[in-house]
Amino acid sequence: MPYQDGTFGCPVDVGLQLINGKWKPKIIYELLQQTCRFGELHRRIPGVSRHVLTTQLRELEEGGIVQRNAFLTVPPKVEYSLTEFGQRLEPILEQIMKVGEHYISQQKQEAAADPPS
Amino acid sequence: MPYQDGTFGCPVDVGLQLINGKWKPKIIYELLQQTCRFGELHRRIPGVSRHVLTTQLRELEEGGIVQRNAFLTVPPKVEYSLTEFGQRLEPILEQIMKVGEHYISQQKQEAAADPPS
DNA sequence: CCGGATCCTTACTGATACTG
DNA sequence: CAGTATCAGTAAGGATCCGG
Repeated sequence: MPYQDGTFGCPVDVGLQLINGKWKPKIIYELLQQTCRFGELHRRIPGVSRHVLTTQLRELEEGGIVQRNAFLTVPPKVEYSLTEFGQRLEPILEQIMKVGEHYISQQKQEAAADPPS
Repeated sequence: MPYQDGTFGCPVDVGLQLINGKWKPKIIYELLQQTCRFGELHRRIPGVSRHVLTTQLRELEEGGIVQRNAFLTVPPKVEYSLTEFGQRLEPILEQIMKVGEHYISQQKQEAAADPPS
């Protein structure tokens, strides 16, 4: 994430890099709720393919956000959880949720003011 | 953003929809600092093409986050700013920045503990 | 069950040229 | 100045098949 000279860019850019990815915030959100196995995570995030889910998890792992715990059993079992650093991302998701809530209540008001024909 | 039946999904999903886009959070961040003309915004966000910047701005406009103000002058002048709702996204960016800061300080510590040869 | 390998389709960039 | 149009090249995501 640092430049070649070892310096860093604007903190916002660094933070954005970490969660930059179509499904990453959603993944983080689900892992904040609970540690998840791969298949469970896949079910909880409708629309994502297994392949992409894998690659995004790998990238989150590289960023030190997600921890991968593989049990060498048959059948295999892999648990994903957040690192200590990953748990620090909770406020981001919390704020996103608040905005979502506000957007919803806003839309409901407009719907009430302009009732369907 | 609502389903056909008028209901909404999980607030986090709704919030993510609004800022889902490679450059949208960065655009919002820049507009939080100041109202910007198109060219200025383009300069402040290195890496984005004019075409994509335009489309992302249009989408943010549809989401009620960004306001477009065109002056019918010669030469033309277009100012982009955040709506009242858009300004409510500030806490999201604030938290992203905090995470970025923490990540940077973390990396610096590791660099100090493991000095370059 | 987890996920790598492959192929394919979009999305995005960069450059350039053109319009109001 | 603020876009739109086009083209070529790259990157990101999706679909499918295969293997431990």
